[in-house]
Amino acid sequence: MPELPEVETIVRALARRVAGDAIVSVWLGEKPEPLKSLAPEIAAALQRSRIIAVRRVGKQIVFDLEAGKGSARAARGHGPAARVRPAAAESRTQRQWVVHLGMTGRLLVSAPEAPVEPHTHAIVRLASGRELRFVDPRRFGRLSVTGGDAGLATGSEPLDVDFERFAGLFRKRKTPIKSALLNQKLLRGVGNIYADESLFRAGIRPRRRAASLTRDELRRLRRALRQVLNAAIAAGGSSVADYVNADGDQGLFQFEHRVYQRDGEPCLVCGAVVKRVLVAGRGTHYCPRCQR
DNA sequence: ACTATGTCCTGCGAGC
DNA sequence: TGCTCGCAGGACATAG
Repeated sequence: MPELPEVETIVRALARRVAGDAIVSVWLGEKPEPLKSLAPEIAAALQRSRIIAVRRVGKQIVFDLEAGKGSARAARGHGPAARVRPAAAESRTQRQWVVHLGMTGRLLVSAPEAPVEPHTHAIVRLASGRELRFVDPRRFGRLSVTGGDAGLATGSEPLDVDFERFAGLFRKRKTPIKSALLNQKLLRGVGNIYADESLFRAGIRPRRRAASLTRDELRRLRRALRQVLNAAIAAGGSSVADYVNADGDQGLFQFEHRVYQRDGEPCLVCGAVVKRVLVAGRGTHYCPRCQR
């Protein structure tokens, strides 16, 4: 399941390979309902646009688009607003294509002759001859188009947030710390794997009420989260289930997991049996001895 | 304003 | 061996 490190890995590969490329044509499938109703808007924004940049916002992949000749910008030229707009603004990014991979979504850079996989919901043909393909068997992924930053996750970036702000996110929260870590309005990009792994490394039980954490524990948690996310990015993400990067390659960080999906096995630090419980409806793994 | 729970969706593995 | 069933989970909707 793509979380921050997996999305970061994908985004870096996409930035290398499709940034600057022009979009020649777009095909959108009929299947996922949200995509179906948004299809005309998405197609209109993508057609004949150029990809200026690819970046990550939480778990979202954001393609900054520049409208090409004969599309959105030309249409706007007839309105009065275009006349007062300075020339510099004309070349600025106007729209973003936002991709959320959900659970099983994959965004692949493919050769046109490569066979189209089952559950392919979108194909974007690029001027370079490559194709960008969105494949998602379970259809939890989402595609959308936005202007400005509306529709992007609002939480703090876990790798950027300073300690005081981090601590402030959990103040007065009665929800379990694990649930708080998963809340994208607080921190954006943390999912089930890295919530469990960071809590283990910080020595904190997942069910602890967020507001009950001491400043020392919060410091440990922030440090553990940064370390685990950075290490996972360096390893190209965790390939559990079916995550692969934009080139179809697997990550390596699943071999570094200390508790996630290791229930019943001995804790690598103390030897106690790793437990699995349900928190916020999510499988939650922890060491009953190392985590308090 | 929070918090907790249900919902979507398909592939896979456990169990009979 | 082959089937059914239940689980996996990110984000959002809804209920409390």
